[in-house]
Amino acid sequence: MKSTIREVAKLAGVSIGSVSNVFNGRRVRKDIYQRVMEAASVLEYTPYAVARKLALKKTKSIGLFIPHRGKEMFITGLWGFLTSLIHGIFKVTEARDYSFYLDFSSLSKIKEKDLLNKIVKERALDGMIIFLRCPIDCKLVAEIERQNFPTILVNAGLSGVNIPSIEVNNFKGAKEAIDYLIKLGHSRIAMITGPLEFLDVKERIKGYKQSLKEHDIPYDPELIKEGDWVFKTGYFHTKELINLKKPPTAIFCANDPMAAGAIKAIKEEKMLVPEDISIIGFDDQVSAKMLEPPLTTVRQPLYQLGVLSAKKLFDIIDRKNSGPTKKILDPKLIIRDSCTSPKNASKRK
Amino acid sequence: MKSTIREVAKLAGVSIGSVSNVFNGRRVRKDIYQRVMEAASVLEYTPYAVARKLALKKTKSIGLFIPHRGKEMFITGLWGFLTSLIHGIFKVTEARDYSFYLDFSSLSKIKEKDLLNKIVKERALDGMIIFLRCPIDCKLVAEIERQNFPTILVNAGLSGVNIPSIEVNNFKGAKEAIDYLIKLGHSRIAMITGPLEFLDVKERIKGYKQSLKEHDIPYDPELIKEGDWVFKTGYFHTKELINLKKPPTAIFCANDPMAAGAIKAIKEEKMLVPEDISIIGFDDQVSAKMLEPPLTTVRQPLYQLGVLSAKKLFDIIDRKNSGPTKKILDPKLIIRDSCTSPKNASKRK
DNA sequence: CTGTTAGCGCCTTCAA
DNA sequence: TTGAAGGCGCTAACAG
Repeated sequence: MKSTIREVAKLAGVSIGSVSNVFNGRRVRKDIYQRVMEAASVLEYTPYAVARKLALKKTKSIGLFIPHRGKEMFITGLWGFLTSLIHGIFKVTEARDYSFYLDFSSLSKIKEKDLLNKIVKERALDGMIIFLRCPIDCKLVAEIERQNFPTILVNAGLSGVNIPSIEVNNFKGAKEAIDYLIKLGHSRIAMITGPLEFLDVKERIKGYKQSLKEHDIPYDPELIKEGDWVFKTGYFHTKELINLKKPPTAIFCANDPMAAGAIKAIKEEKMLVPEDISIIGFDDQVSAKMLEPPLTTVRQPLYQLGVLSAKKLFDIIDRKNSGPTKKILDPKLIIRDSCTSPKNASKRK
Repeated sequence: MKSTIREVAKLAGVSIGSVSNVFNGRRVRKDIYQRVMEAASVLEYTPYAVARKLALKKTKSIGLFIPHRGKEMFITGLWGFLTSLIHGIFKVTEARDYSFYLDFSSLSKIKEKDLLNKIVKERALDGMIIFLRCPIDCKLVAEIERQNFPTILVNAGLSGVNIPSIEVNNFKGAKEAIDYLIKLGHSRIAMITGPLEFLDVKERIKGYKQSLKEHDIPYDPELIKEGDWVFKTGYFHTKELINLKKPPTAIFCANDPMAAGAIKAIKEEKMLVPEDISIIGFDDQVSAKMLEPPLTTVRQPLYQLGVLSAKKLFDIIDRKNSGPTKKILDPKLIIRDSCTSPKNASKRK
């Protein structure tokens, strides 16, 4: 349990170097190998990871940072959303025999303790992936860049930064959703967004507006509601939307839980989804297909995002040429049963 | 970035020891403190975490292991279930400035690579929490015990083990669910279980049977279906259940996604929940309240489980007396709208 | 191939 | 208090 390489060497009657060779899979004389293994077994020797790290100056571990603004992280089921991302990252790290650290500190804490910066400088990790949804202190990013610490920015949507990043095309996802709705004949389309400071939310709103514009549908600010990702909010905003003088015939929700809330609100008003109001979500969380009706939604390629970002990170750690420094993944519209043509389906461009 | 304590000492014109003292918050002469801080700032010095770990023989990190059997981990939304557990653990580790390491290796891989054992011996972590739902190799557990490595077993349901453990009373949770259904007047109650080798599943089945027994309701094996946690399975099993000659008036599902599947199946058959068939779930995942109707379910105190297990782990790491070695938490029945009395509510004990 | 030795960067005695 | 020196356990370079 607490034996060292020295003791093993002594018991086996060989040098420390030979023991090290054996445990690092280098070619060793057979009898020496035998004796070392035997001694190690007797002493229950296992190399001490930390010491090895010090000698190697490698930690064989990477971290995933998910800075957040407040309490929303766990409350909103944001996790459901992250599942696949983490899965993807884990698959890659596992294959490389790396450890995987997770950190969900709040943005304020990160700033306060200069958390990331500390990690970068303490070199406790070989690299890190930062999943960013709301703007982060630019100084921090600049510092990371300057330190030249292997880092991947996921979903950051930052421009003018040289840190490799990988994102989902939120603009395109939203635009396709609205295009689809318009093709079905809708022209009065509402949107329940996420918090406006989220970078992906901004993109989705842009996509929404762009689609309207391309189809010559006027933009009506009355139809935009700022949400906060949670079920309840989708519910209440939908109630308000329904009670508008000119209610929408379709609602685009910036994530699935809010879409679930929307569906509930509509049903409560004795209306039908999709016959009276079509609903479209975003993410394609596991719950999307459990809804009634099954939710049409924009699927984010989260697993792939995880895999690609981890691979890219290892490329950097290995100092391979890492290809383009920015990659953008396309989301995909998953059509289920929550959308149809509006009742008075007159309009079609 | 790559400066060492030695360089700082030299630049500041003090000894290495003094620099160390400054960085460890020990009392130091003011002018020395000043000079050290200044030199450190100039050189951008930050203590190197790995070296410190080696000297201290502490890693300041703990791990959460979630061994699983195959692919179910990410596919089934098991994660939705783990969210709160992880949240609880993270809260505690964060407060202690510890890192939090995550591992989802499959059981077979753990065995093959002797993963846990390796971690224990390599001392790459100060302690670990193992979330166990299916039986693990007893040798492994015995080894952990022998090594005396700080470990908490969560949900293991192992007996005859001295490793501190903390569990949810699955038996009681299931029993209360069935008691509730029986009180509503049901006597023909089906159960869709999880995989039978899961320890918590066994307990839930026991609770189910016990409740029936206490109310003199005969146990009918036809009403028990082995599920696998996923939506689809709940759906298909429910279809079968409905088509029995004597269909159940209530179905107890071992988790919420299967309950969602059950609800869907029932609706498809033009029947109503809860009027025709009552549904009760387990877990109280975020999706439970999004269902139509909102799901009555047994809430697991997962957040608390996370907090308590992490606290207990730190007690052990700190060598505090750690109180009782086994703790059992009670789940709680959350009554929403998916259960009611059966139509011909004649029976009541 | 094997054994020796000098670090890796920090912390902690022990004298002074 | 401070400074010097000896580890912590391992790897890697080098000489044999």
